Amino acid sequence: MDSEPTAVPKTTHRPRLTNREVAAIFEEIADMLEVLGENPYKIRAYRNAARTLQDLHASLYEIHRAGTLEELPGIGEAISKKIAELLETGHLSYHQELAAQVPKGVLEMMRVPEVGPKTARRLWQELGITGVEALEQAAREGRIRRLKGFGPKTEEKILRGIQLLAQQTTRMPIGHARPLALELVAALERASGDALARIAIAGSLRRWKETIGDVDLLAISHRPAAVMEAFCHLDYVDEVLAQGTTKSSVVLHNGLQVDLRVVEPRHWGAALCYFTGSKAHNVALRELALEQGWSLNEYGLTARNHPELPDGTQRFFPEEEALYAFLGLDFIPPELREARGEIQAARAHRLPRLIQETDIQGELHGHSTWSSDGKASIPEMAEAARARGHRYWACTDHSAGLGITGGLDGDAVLRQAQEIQALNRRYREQGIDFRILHGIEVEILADGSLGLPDEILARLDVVVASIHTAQRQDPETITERCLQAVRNPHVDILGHPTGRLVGQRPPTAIDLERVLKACAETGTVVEVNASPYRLDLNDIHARRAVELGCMLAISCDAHSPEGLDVLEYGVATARRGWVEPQQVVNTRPVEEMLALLKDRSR
DNA sequence: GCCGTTTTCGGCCCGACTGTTTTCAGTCG
Repeated sequence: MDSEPTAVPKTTHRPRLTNREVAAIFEEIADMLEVLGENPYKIRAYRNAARTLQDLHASLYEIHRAGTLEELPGIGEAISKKIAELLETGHLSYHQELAAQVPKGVLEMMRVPEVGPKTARRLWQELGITGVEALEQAAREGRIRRLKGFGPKTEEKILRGIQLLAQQTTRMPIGHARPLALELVAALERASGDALARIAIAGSLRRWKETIGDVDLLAISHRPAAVMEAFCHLDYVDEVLAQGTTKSSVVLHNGLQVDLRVVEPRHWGAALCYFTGSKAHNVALRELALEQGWSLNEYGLTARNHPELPDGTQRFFPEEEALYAFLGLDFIPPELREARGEIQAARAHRLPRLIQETDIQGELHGHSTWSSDGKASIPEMAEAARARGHRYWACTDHSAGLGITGGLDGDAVLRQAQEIQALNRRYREQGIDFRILHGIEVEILADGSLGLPDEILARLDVVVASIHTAQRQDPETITERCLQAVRNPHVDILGHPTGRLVGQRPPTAIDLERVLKACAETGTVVEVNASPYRLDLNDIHARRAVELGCMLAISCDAHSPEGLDVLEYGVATARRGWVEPQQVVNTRPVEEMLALLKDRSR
């Protein structure tokens, strides 16, 4: 065990823990307590705390310094002390005590589907298995069936679980999962014929989460068995995990798990709500129902200790809206159902008026063949944008300073201006209300200077500044680099601020809080990049940005006409961030939008 | 371990499917 001095000098260089890392430690405490068979409510308390920490946008260190840890939901006296210990010393004695009791490999075993805490504990204590590899060997050798209550089927299930674990290491980006799910629904509709009366995608996909663990489908059928049969025999299906009369689970060839649930029409509202989640939202909703004397499940409400009605009285809801209304809530859009204050807001009739795709009037970040990564010409891109009902499209090709894409230098920018002027002239002559804006995606170079001189930037309608190189700089350097760009009066929009790629590349080390504050001060608009592989800012950051007074731009960053189709992902991310249309510059008509971009005094 | 417009103590969300069971525990969502 480490022996740290009690008073740690300020000069000690211990890497600061991220909120996510702190959350992971509490999550692990919950796992260990579970294996040890602790009080389930205590375990839940640790999990709730971990979730709160993970969703936090402000720095835990700042909150600790302000002494307001206990004000966070699910963080009380005991856990706030543990957080403080962790932040101040870099370790947590309680965590270490537990870790000394539970081998790490036992926690790994719990990651195998079908192996929960009870199973892991018995395998460990009765068979001495402390790792996934040993578990696989024991299953193959038929040693697990010697345990009471375990049989050959359990061994098969464990082996299959280990296989699944190896395949599905990460969640799938929504950009992969959503098209696939839509395809699957269409296939199921064809295969089920008239047995299928109604079907909807639920789960995290309906909430537009950036990554998807599995796909949840909900259906209405008067012949559920036929639908289940059709579902389990779809071409996409690799393996059937479970097939019941109302619920089945399958794994597709690409490793994605899909669950299908069939209900009666009168249960639809409660069932859709239940299967949309999130789990935390459902728990909060159930607690609210209980306060009013109702127990909520996926079928509806059942009176329990109701002041006026006998226990067992039931209420059903053919649509979700009716269920929320019955509980005294405004309808909560699926994107908000993450237990981030939406229930209190719905109760107080203070839910945001969320932005919609139809609010978007134009695009502020797009590419053409002028830089070598573009796939279509400026007129082709403009026409594609116009076909989608947009009133303007900004051509913002890469600037010099980004070698790989052959970025534009000053001369190229001036030549490009002539082409754009000519195209706009043609639109005017034809009486078409559409405008191509001339912009640039200027590279923020490693030293914080920009890839083009100010006198060039000054001539442009839209300047998006982004980082594509030297992304591994330390926090101070890369933050200063961004701040310098944001403070340049010619920079209108900060493009994909964190540089992360969903599931592939972590965000850069920038201190986003500082950068967002600077954007709010300088009137620099912050991008929500709509590419489902970026979604940058993400939902939580977008919410923080508007809290801090930033304006946002939702941008497809399209490199081809089809690239404009990702707008829905960007809008959904903004909706998950509680963003309203007036907080997004590209919901405005072109002149008003340009005035906002150029206004540095907000 | 957290929490409170009934509560500072006594609650804390609910059901389907599976395997190995003669009635249920474990896991999952």
